[in-house]
Amino acid sequence: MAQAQLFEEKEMTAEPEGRRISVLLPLPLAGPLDYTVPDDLKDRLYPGAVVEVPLSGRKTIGVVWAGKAAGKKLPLAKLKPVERIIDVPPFREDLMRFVDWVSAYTLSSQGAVLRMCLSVPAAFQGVPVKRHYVAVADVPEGIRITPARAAVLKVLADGKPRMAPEAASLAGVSDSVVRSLADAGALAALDISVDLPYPQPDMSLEGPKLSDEQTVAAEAIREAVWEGGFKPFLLDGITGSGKTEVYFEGLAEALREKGTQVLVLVPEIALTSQWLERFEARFGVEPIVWHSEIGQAERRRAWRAVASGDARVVVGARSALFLPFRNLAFITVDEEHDPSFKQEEGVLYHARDMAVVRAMLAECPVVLASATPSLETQVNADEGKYTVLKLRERHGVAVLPEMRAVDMRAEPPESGTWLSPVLVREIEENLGAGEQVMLFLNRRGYAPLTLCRTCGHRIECPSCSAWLVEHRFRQELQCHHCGHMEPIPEACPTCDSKESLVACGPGVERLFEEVNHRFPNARTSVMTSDTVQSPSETAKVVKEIAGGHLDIVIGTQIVTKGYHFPNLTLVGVVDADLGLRGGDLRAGERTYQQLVQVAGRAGRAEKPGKVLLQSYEPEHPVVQALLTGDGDAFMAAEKTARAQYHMPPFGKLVGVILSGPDMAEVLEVGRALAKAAPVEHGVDIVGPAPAPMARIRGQHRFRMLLHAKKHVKVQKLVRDWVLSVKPKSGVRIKVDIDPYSFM
DNA sequence: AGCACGCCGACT
DNA sequence: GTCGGCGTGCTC
Repeated sequence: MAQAQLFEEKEMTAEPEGRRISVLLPLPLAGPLDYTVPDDLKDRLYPGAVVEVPLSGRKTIGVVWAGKAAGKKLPLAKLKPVERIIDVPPFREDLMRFVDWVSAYTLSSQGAVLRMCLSVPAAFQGVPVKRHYVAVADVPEGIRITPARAAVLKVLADGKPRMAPEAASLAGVSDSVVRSLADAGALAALDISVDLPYPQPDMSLEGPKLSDEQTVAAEAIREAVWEGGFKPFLLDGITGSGKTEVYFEGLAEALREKGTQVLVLVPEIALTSQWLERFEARFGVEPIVWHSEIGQAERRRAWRAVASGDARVVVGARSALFLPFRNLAFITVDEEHDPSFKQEEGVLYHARDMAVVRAMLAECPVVLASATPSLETQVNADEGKYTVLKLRERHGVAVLPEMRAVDMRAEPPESGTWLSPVLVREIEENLGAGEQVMLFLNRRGYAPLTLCRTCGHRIECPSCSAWLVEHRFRQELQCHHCGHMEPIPEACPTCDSKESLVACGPGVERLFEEVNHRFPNARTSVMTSDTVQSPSETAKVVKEIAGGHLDIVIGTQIVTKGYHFPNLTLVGVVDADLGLRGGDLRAGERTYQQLVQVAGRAGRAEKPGKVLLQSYEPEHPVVQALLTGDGDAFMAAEKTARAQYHMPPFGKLVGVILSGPDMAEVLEVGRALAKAAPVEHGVDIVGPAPAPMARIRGQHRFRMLLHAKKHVKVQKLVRDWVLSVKPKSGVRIKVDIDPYSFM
């Protein structure tokens, strides 16, 4: 209905001598381009249609866009005709409006946003097929039936088509046997589409028994889903309180209606095997998983199934927001506070915020779930924009862990070690009781700095202003900003002194060394993005821990993500102050959230947990908040401070990052921008200043920051401002609305 | 994003 | 004398 209306509006503006339509292409152009409508397509080219169009000699996929063409119209005679319509369901109006909305908000081109919707080239090509084999009724004469061949024929005798490797492994032979049989005509080859339908969730399954407060929350969500329409919730539940079960009930309610779809957004690496198992237990099927690592064929299958409506449940990282849902009925953003929801490359958007926008445009409820809601979300809740659902009890018998700070000034570790005597004693006791320990240190590698004792030289990355991090397991130095790697030198590169280089500071690998030295009998493992590189590897380690095959786990933030280890009763935070250094706007909030998540790993079953926070500043509000358990007071103080200085969400920030290979040129553009800065009440602009990471991948970087009162329309202001300076080749200007990283 | 057009080094 | 480096500029 809505699409028919759009179509008619378009008709009215159409020119008499022929028809012109706008097509948005997934390219960073200023706006849609115009094309003519060939006669044979004229009845099917309404807004939303996915089309192939010519573009400077090649062909490109685009989407017919509604709305008036921006800027000057090219004469009709100069336009090229649309080539063909792609055989996929048209974009829905809500998705097109979402693309326009994100584009206007982030100051990215519509095309750049559309690109995120069309990130699946394979989805628009012919149907990919895979070759399967079946036994034929009569094996032709003259074929030698060897034992291997007989085994294959026996396997395929049931008439079910199988691919060569599968048939071969069932028969216990090599797949060349299968292929030679097929070549000889003893097997029929079938090409079967890879676009298999997904198994549908089983709605007859019952959820687990919910506690009273879980029931209240689940009911509120169910009701909103049942009523339909946009309604945002904050599901604020302490770690272990069973948030997942609650929003699962929302999913279940939404799926009860025919043809509806639901989306669960999760942080980049949080798609744990444990989460997937819980999902499968509740819905009887695996969800459709969407993230950057999904392969071509599976991406195509998922994208098309989402577009057709066949995919009912999608769980994915932030990019899943741009999937072409046919009938989106419910969105959940799990761990909504997680910083990885902010996209820091290309189109700079915050997936949590955009999820709320998507829900608004799709007119469906959205649940933001977290044990430690972001300050932004809390303020929205305070202002009554979000309905708050609280879970204050830990599920089952588990109680919150006991928290203690270790004052590292009073009880320092021995020189060259990082575990204080108190923590060492606690680990000993814990191991003695046969329970598990987790040590958290958010630093990959062995040591963050390699220093020459003779001349003071620090080994730096050749193309970034950053120290190289020693990775002793792999025997190399690595830059964590550009990936540059080099061998660990034997002598100082500057003064050539031998055996003068020393590793400074701890990383998880160094901690591993210390733990092995102190507890040689404990089974210890390191879990970082270096040691577990795929979901299956992660699942393996998680199983090892959960199964009691490990005593001590040392990990970076990867271990903070929603795992449940019943026998883990001691968590040691090696450096609770680490995240507070550098002090950007959200350093305190982020550190608090992260440490609550880590602490939440302790004592999740019958045995009570204990958390030790090693800190050189235990009187810091973040540490105090963790000790007293009074996160509300801490966040209230943060809110007051932010409100006082008109910081987000009580004011607005826009980062402008200038980069290029020539520092002088970059700075010159920065000065021009500063000169052209708008003078307006309630708006301040600082910079250009060298970025904290002044050079990345050989690009010199300067930052400017616009700070505005809440009522200011920053998008228009910034667009006019940036467009007012003449662009210079070799200097890139990137605008970051609501920046989270200030590097 | 591609892909062409356009001015300066090592090759048939 | 050409082949080709990737810098800048356009694509309806």
